[in-house]
Amino acid sequence: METSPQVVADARVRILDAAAEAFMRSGFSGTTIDDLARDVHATKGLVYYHFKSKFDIFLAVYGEGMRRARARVEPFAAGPGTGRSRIEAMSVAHLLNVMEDLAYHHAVHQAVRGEVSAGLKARQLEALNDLGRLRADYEEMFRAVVAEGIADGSLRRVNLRLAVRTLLSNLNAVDNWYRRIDGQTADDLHHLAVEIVDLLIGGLATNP
Amino acid sequence: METSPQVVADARVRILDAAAEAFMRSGFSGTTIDDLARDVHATKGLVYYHFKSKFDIFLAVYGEGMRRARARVEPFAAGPGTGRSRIEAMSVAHLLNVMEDLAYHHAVHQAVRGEVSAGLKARQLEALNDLGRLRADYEEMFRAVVAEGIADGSLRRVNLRLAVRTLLSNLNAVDNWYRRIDGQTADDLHHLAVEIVDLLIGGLATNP
DNA sequence: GTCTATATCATGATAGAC
DNA sequence: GTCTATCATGATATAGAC
Repeated sequence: METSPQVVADARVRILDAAAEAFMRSGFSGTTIDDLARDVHATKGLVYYHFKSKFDIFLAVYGEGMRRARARVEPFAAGPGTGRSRIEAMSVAHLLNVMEDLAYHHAVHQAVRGEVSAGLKARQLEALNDLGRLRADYEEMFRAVVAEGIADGSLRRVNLRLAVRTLLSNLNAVDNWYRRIDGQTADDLHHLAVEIVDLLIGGLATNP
Repeated sequence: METSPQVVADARVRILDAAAEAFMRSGFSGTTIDDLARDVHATKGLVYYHFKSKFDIFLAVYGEGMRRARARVEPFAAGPGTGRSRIEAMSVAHLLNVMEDLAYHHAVHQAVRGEVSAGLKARQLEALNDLGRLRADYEEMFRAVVAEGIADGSLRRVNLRLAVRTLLSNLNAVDNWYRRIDGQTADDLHHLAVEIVDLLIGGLATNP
């Protein structure tokens, strides 16, 4: 094991985890490199050994967040069942990802809101746009399933773009109030996710 | 008109408007006093003449945002009709407020997400908590109406806290993607708001 | 009321020792 | 790989002239 890549990856990952948490707590601008260094019990030098700049750290967190969400949700998009049952399964999976990878998800959400794009170099903007395309693909995946749901009669004949944008915004909004509670089991999370999706897909009203 | 209070208010308001926009564009930490000064075609000196600190500006924006939302929505809470029709009217009013006062709303939303509370003095934290209570009252107003809707049978028997938190999160999430379009009439806005509320209250499914 | 300094400090980033 | 300086910049906030 020449120069032990295991340990390298370890420090990198620890920095990424700390960054995701810090970005969620204080936002991108509000987070300092010293914060990250302190959180991993090291100094700035280490951080800058592993990453070129603060923004590069953000890109890495964003990319990792997208990768995890996609890996979790994609299987349900192609699965069997009506459009409705599949969009429900995808929504639950998305919510579970939000809740379990809260900090990473929050970074993606921050980027989508565009809170980070101040004063970037060309190379960085390009990288951000690449990730933005991944995000657009993700949304397209939801649109396709909702369209099939409308076609097979399991979903209402709604404005497709607006409905999916609303649905995803709503799923993401959970990161505004959800915080991990100690002793919460995987079952508890699943139940909560199902309850929220039921509110979104089924609606609040008794007679719609 | 001794020392013309009109002009004083004017500069103050212009700074607040600029701050709301800047906070939305770049976040709290990402906004500098020089940004605000430039936006109102003045210098730092003016800004610090009207406000003690950057955080005090944020508090003023937050407070103004809450005041406007409340003024707009409260009349519908006490109005006639079923719980469902009233919560729909409140939701539409809330959405119209979000869309028309986007920047001010965004500041409130930022505060709710807690992106601003880093390293505050006791006096400032107290002021923030005061506004947080206003915000909690606002949410309580929604809970009361949904409870009545469940009682009168116009709304499903849902988890009250979760349903209202979800509803409000979802209404607020609109500020993530909505941007004012030139030539958009009041009617257009109203139609969009109704469509979104219909998705939230009525749900996506055909047979819930 | 508004502007022009200026003090003070924090932060992103680099260089080089170990 | 990690740490210890250190630099350069830019930001909050203040003091005082006009």
